Amino acid sequence: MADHVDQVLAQWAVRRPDLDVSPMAVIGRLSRLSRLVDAELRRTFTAHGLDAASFDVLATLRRSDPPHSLTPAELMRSSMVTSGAITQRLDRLEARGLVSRSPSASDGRSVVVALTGAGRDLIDEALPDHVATEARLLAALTEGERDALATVLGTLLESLGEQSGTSGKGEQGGKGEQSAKDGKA
Amino acid sequence: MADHVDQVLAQWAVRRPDLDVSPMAVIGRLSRLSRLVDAELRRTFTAHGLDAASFDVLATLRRSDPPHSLTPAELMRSSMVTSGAITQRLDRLEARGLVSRSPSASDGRSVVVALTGAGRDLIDEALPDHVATEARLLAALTEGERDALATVLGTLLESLGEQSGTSGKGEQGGKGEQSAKDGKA
DNA sequence: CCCAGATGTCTTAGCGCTGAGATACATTGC
DNA sequence: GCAATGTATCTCAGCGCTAAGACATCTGGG
Repeated sequence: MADHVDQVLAQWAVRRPDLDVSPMAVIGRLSRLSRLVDAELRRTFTAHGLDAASFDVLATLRRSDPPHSLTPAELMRSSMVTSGAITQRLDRLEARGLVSRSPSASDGRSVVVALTGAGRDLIDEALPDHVATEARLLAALTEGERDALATVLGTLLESLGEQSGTSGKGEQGGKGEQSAKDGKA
Repeated sequence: MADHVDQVLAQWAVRRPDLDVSPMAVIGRLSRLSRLVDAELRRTFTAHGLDAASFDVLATLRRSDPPHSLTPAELMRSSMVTSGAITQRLDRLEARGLVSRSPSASDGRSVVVALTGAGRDLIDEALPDHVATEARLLAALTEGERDALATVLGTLLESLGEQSGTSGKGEQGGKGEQSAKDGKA
């Protein structure tokens, strides 16, 4: 397997033999693969009139408890983007009638974002295609390789401080108001 | 050890038990990990007055044959961004005196981009920090795990570099344009 | 030689994100 | 009560990228 990253490693070995660039074998491939995967997923989103950012929000709402509503702060934590990005995502989705915003009853600063019927229909229609695309992207791996990959990536995520919010350390306060995590799965 | 992606999987199992969302265990973690890694690498770049895009170009030039020069088209293929992005990256680097552009002697359409002395100094100074950061990001893995990870990611990259769409269900709009261009031969 | 299509570079409009900060409300300690 | 601090949302300028396309130049088949 002489892929692009192997070439890069070979070039560095000549140009900078003093450096141990072996970490690039992992990080470089991770980076390139992520780009390719993103580009491929985007095609599915586009086919359903969506983009990754919109899909992320709709999917996060969809998998939360009925009536599929969360606050912008929760969406922000789930998607790893800034609050400004969430505001703008919601502006776009609201303008299309896919989500609604209403004032929170319990917190005067906050807003409740809910899936509309149209939003739910759209995400429910796009989801099967999305997971099919993901499955196709992984088709080259055996089930054992897939599991091993998921495990190793999980190890790395944990080591980098990715916390699960409602599990692990068990330090959750009563209402545990940190449901949906992660975006673009 | 339940990370965010495990929670997402558990939520989907409740909300959409009809779907097999297991591919998300890999793709979701890949996506999140890539975000975290990018954010971490950016700190090293910033410490050297660079960003990921500039580092990418300088490093690509640095590891090419002396006199460390390539054409924009070659840089484009290596970095997986569009030609417009390369033009703008080069504009920025040229304005800082880190690269130079001169007309190609052999092809009237083309341009030769070369590292300047300042550009070479900067990338040579940033590189050790960069690989050290990468090594630190992987510190949680054993050498065996790192090798296995690199191998599996390589398998995926190759499978996507060759397939690049036009497979799977026929319902999708099957325009296998580009999207999965890898810099390999 | 000439033309049609391929290729290389650059241009521009538009998009989504970040980072900094404004504003309003909530919570805590005293 | 009230000030100090924390939290939630939104605003906005700036940035880098993409998509589409404008040109110029190259290449190969009549």
